[in-house]
Amino acid sequence: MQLAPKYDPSTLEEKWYKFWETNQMFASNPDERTPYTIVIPPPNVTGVLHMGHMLNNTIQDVLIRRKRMQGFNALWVPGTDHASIATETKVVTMLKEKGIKKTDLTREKFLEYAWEWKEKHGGIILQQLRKLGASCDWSRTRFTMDEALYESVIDVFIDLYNKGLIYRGVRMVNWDPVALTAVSDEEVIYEEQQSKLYYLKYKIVGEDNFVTIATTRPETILGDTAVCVNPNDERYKDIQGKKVLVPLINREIPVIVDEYVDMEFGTGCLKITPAHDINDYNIGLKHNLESIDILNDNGTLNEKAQLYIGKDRFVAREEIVVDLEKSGHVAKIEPYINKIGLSERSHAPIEPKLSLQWFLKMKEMAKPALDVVENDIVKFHPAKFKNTYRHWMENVKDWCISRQLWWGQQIPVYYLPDNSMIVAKSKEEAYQKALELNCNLKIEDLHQDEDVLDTWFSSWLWPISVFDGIRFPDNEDIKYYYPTNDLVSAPDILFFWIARMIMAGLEYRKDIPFHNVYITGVVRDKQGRKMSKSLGNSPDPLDLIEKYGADGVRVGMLLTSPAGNDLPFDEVLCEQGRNFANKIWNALRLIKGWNVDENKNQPEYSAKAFDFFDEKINASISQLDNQFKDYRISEALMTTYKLIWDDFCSWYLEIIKPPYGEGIDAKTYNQAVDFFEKLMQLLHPFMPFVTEEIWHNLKVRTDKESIMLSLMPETKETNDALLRKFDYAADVITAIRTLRLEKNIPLKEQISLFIKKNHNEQADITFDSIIAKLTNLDKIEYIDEKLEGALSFIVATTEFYVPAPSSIDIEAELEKLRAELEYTKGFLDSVNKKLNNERFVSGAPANVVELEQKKRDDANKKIAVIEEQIRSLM
RNA sequence: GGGAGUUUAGCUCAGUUGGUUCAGAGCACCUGCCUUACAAGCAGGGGGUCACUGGUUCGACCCCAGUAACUCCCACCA
Repeated sequence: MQLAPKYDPSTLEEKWYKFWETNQMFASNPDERTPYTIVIPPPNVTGVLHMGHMLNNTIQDVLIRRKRMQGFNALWVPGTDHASIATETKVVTMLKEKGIKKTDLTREKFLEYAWEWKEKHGGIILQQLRKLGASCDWSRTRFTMDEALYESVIDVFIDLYNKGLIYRGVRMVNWDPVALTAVSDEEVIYEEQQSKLYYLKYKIVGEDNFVTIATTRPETILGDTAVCVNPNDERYKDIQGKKVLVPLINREIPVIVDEYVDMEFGTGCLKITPAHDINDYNIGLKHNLESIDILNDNGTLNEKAQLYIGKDRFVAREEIVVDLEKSGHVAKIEPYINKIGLSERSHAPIEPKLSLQWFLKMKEMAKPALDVVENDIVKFHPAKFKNTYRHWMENVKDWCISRQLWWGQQIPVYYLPDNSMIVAKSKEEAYQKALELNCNLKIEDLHQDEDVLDTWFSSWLWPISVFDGIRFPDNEDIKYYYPTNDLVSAPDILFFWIARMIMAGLEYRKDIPFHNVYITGVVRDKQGRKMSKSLGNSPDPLDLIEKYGADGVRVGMLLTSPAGNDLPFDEVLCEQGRNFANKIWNALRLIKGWNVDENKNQPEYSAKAFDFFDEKINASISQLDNQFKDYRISEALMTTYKLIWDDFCSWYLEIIKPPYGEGIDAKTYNQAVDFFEKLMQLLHPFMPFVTEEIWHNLKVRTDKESIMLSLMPETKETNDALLRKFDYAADVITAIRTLRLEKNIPLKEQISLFIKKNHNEQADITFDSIIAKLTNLDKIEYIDEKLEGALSFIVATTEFYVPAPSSIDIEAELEKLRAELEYTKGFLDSVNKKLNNERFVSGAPANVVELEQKKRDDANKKIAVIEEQIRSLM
C-alpha cells in the first residue's frame, strides 16, 4: 500500500475514536488492578468547548492514557454541571424568544422547559471532547441534577443542618437585580468605571448651617439613617450629636462618630445607608441604626424611598441630582473613577442587599481541609498555590448557599403556617414530622422553601457523588475508586470548588478527594489578554482541530504550558504539532519503503546504532518517569519529541538507512520496527491518533488490538558512558560536516580521516563505523605523527586530519587556530586563578579541586596541540 | 490598602541542595541545500551584563538585603 507523503488527520482521527469507543476501551470497572482515577471538572451543561477546556482536558487525557498503559485500571469520569444561574438565564432567554415570560409560568412548568432544553442542547461539550480524543468512560457520564446526585445534595444539606452547620439568617448579600437572586462573592466581578462624586449639603437642625457629604450614589440618601464623622476630626467636633435633615424628604437623622470614617476622603463626612452598603450596614449594627431598604428586588425604588417610587435606581439617580440642584443641595460634582461590582452572569451592577438566606458555617470545615494541604497529603502542582489556599482558608467566611432560582436542588425545608420549619427529604416526611408536633394539620399547609442551592453545593460533592458514595457509602465503586488520584483544574476555582471538595471529602469520606491537584494556567492571546468570549480573541478549538488535527492541537497546547504558568497561545504551536505528526508519518513511509533482504548480514554501523538508540530510549524513559512524577508535562512532551525527531529520525534512521538501491537486512529492519513501536507507545498519551495509526501500520494487528491498551515500555539500568561515547562520535561527525561545508567538499566525494593517537583517552573507537557511514569516509586510520598539509580539526583534545582534495586557505586556518588558542588560554587562566588561590585549595572539597587540576592538565595538553598545529602551518 | 509570585536568547520556558567555560531547550532567525521519508524537510551557524544595586563566599543565575517592573489573589474607602 502506498502511503501519502502528507499525514492527513481528518479521517483517521474519526476512525480511531470510533474504534476505541465502540470497543469500549475507555471503560473501567473495579477489578484486582490498582485504580487510577480522575474526575473531570464538570463543564457547564450550557457550555461549548473553549481553549481553557482544551488545555485542561488534554492534560487529563495525557495522564489517564499513560496510567492506563502502565497497567493501572484507569478511569476518567465525565459529566456536566447543571450551572443553575447560567442555565436558568439561558432558558429564560430561550422562552422569551418564544414569547413566554418566566413570571407567567409555574415552577413545575418552567422546570419542564428547562429539562427539555437540557436534553436537547445540553452537553454538546461532551461531544466536542471526543474530537479532542478524550478517553473518558462515557458509560459513567454524570450530571449534577441526576437523581442520585440530586438526592446526595439533599442528604448532605439535611445532615449538615442536623449537625448545626447550616443556618438561616438575614445578611448583606450581593443581589443581582436582573437575575433576581443572591450571588456569591466569587460571582461578582469588579470593573473600573468613570462615574461622579456628588457633594451634597444636609441642613443642620436648628441652625442655618449645612454639613456636606460626598457620595457616588445620591439616590440612596433616601435610605440614610445617619451622618458619620471621625471622632478625631476637629472640623466636625461641634456638630457631633446634632441632627441633620436628609434633603428633599427632610427626615431627621443623627450625626454619629466612628473611627471608620477616613478624614482625608471627600469632606470627611459620610452618610450612612445601612440597607445599601456593606460598610454602612456594619456601622449601622454597631450604632443601632434603623435600616431603611428603599429598593425592590428588581432594582426599582419602593415606597419607603418616598420619592421616585417604581423608578429604576439609575433613573432615580439622574432625577434626584436634578432635583437636588434645584433645591440647592448640591455643593459640587466631581468626576470620579470607582470600582463597581457586576454580576458575572447578568452583568448587572450588584446591589448590596439585606436578605434572608441560608448559610453554611465554614470555619470548622476549613481547618482540616487546610491541614491536609499544609501537610502535603493533598499536593498542589505547582506548590505555590498553597500560599493562596492558606490565605483563603484562614480568612474563610460563611458560605451563602441559597439562590433565588428554580433550576437546581430545591432546599429541603418546609414551613408550617406558623412559620416554624421542618427539614426533611420530602414533603411527606416533613408532614409526618409535622404531625408529631401538631395533629390538625393538612399536608397542603406545608410549603417548601422556594430557593435552590448554589451550584457549587452540588459540585463540591462531585468526586463522591459520581460514585454514589453519599447515598451508599459502602458501594463497590466508591470503595475502589475513591480517593481519586489527580484533579486538573484552573486557578480561578481554587476556592469555590477545589477547597470545598476537600472539605466535603473529609466530612463525608473521612478522606481526601484526590492526592494531587494540577493547576493549569490561563490561556491568553499573544497580547497577553485572557481569552474570552466577550473579547472575541479566542479561536474556536474545533476549527483548530480541523486545521491541525487533534494531535497537533494537543501538542500545541502542551508545548508551552508548565503547570501554573499562563499559556500565551499562538497558532504556530499547533503548526509545530502538526509538523511533528507529519515527521513521524514520513519516518513510517521510509521504513515501509525498504526492501528486506533476508540474505544480507547486519552492517556494523547498524549494530552500533542499535546499541546507541537502545540506550538512548532507555535513558529517555527514565527521564519521562521523573518528569511525570513531578507533573512536568511540557517537558515530558519535549523529551519525547526530541527522542523521536532528533535521536530516532536524524541519527538512528540516517545511520541504518541502506545505500540507494540496496535492501536492508532483516535484523536491522526488525530492530527499527521495534524501536518505532516503543516510541509510538511513549508518545501515545500526547498524540493518541497518529500513534494508533502508525502502530497498526508497523505490524500485523488483530482488529481488537489497540496501542492504548498496550503496555508502556519500562526503563532498565542506564548506561551514561555509552551515551557520552556517542556524543563524542556525533561531535566528530558534526566537525567533518562543517569541514565539508566550509571547504566545499560534497558528500559524494569520499574522504579519509586520520586520528592522531596517544593524546587522550577520549578518542573512542566505539562508533567509528557510524562516523564513516554518515560522513562518507573510505577509511579511518590512527597515526602517531601529525599529517602534514592536511585539513585538521580538534574535538576535545584529539587531532583529526582530512587530506584535502583541493588547496586550503592557510591564513584562514591560522586565524581559526589562534582564536581557539586564545580561548583555551583564557580558560587555563581562569582555572589557574582558582588553583593558585590558597583559600580555594584549602576551602573547596577535594573532588572539586581535583576536577580543576584535571581541567588544567587538559587545557595544557590542548594548548600544546594547537601550538604545534600553528607551527606546522607557518 | 493587605498578601503571594515572577523577572534567564527575539518569543515561550528549563536550570533540582552555590563548584567543569554552565549559561541551556524548543520555536523564531541567518547560511547552504528541492540529497528518491519528510521544504510541514535536511545540514551547518549566530544570539543572553541571568531585571538593577549592594552584601555573604575561595567561588553567586542560585543565598541575603534593598530598588524597579510585571502578574495573580484578597479587601472594596463613601
